[in-house]
Amino acid sequence: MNYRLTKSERLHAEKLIKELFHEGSSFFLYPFKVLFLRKIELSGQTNQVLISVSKKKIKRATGRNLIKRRVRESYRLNKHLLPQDGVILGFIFVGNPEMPFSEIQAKMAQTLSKLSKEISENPLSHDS
RNA sequence: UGUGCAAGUCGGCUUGUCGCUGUCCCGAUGACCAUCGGGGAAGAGGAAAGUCCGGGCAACAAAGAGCGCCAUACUUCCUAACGGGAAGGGUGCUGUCUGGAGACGGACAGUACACAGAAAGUGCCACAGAAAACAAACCGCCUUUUGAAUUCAGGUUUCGCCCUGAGCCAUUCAAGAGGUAAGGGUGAAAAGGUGGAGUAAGAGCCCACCGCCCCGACAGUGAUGAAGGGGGCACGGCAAACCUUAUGGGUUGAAAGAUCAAAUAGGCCCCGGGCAAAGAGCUGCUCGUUCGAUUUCCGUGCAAACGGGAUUCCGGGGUGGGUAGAUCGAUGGAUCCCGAUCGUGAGGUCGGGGCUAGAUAAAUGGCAAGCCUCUUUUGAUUUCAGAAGAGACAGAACCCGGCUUAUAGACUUGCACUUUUU
Repeated sequence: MNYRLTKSERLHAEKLIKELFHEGSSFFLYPFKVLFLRKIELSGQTNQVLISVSKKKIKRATGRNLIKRRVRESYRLNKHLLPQDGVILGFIFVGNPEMPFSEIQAKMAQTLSKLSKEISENPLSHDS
C-alpha cells in the first residue's frame, strides 16, 4: 500500500484553489469542514489535497502547525479509502486545538468513507 | 546544607518504524534537465516573537537654498551604524558611619534619572488659601486720628469694703490713616536658615555661622571638580505645554526588484579567447593624498619563472523542461569557536580551526518503546521502590547588529543570611 504523500498529491496551484472555494461542494463532519471538486479533465489522475486551520480558532502558529501535521498524517495513512479519480479536496479544521492524533485519525477515516460513498453514488457525467 | 539576589550557560535524550524538504550518489526512460525507483549525510530559536531602532541590498526620486515635519539631547569612547553598549561625571532618594549647640556638612554603599535651555518669549499652576509671582496683607502685632465707654494700676481681704499711687493719663470697643512680615492657618510649592543685636512693632535693616549666587588660579581630552575672591540674597515650578538651540533624516520595503513566449533569460555540456594589479576611501569633477594588494590548486625549480587545471568574464555552438508558471534576488557573513596580544571596559589586531536549514497554499512530523527531570500520591526512619500526571515560552520566510517582551526546569560562579561539625 502506498503511504507516501508527494508534492503532486498536495494542492498548490492557485487557480485550482480558487475554483475549489468558489465552485466546490462541501459538507461538515466534526472537526472538519470538507470541500471537494471533481473535474472532467482531471479524472483518472491523482487526488490533490489542501489542509487549512483557522487562525481565529487557534491563535499560536505552533498550535496550527501541530494540528496541520496531524491532519496531514491522518490523510496520508487513510487516503486508500478514497478512489483515485482526480478529486480536489480541502480540509478545514475547526475543532479543539488539543485534539489527540488518534481521534483525528478516526474522524478522518469516517470522513473519507462518507466522501467515497457520495462520489460512487453520483458518477461524473460528461455533460455537466 | 538550605534560602535569596546578581551574572552566565543549557533549555529534554536515545532507538525502531512510516513520512516530508532541499541536496549528493546510483539505476531506468535515448539525455547531467524532467519523471520514476533506491541509497547516503543534513534539516527551527534563545528568543525564530514584537516589528521598536540601526545598517546592508533594491527600485523610484533628486540643481541649490530656505521653510515645515519627524527623531535625538551630561561627557569621552566602542561600533559599519544606532535611539545600542562601555567607562566616567552630575543631581535626587534610601541606608550606615561620622563632624557640629544648631542651621547644616562629610565619607561609603545601594538605587533612580526623557541629565540641553525656565536671567529669549508666550502660556499654565486645579482644590484650598489673604496671596500662586514686577508679590500681597485675612487673622495677628505696633504707632496714630476721631468717637464712645470705663476711673486705672498695685497692696490687702474668702468677697465687698479699705489703703497707697497716677489721672485730659490709662484701658476697652468701633471706624479711619499708616508701619510690619516675626507668629497663625492653606497648599505639591508661600520668596533663605540658626543664633544674636536692634525696634513702637518688626524685618538681611545690621552682625556671626550655615546655605545660595557671581568670578575663578589650577587639575582633567571632556562632562566636571576646585584653592581663593566678591555679593545681603536675586533668579518659584512645568519644556512628557508651545517654543528656542544643536545634530541627524529623500521615499518605499524582498508581496522590493531583475528576467524568460521556441530562446536572445537562467541551468547543463562542448569549443575558443581574455584576466593578474587592479582597486577602494576623501571629492560634484580634476589634481592631490591616504589605505591596500599581487586569485587559488597541482607539477618542475634554490628562487625568479614556466606548464597544466580551477574560479571569474566575454564570444560561438549544442541541449532538455515548465506556462499563473519558472529562474535569479536567496542564504559564507560587520560569521562562530579557541589561543595570543593591546585596552579599566565595550571592543580592536594577529594566528589557527569550524560552518551546505533554505520552504513558497509554505518541509523539520506521526506512532511505539525506553531513559531523564518535575509534581502528586502509596509503602518504607533516610537511601529506595511502585502508581498517576506533566515537560515551559514558542515555528525560520532577504540577511545582519541591537533593544523589548514571553519562558517549566536544570547547571556554574560570586555575594548575603542561615544550619551542622571541628
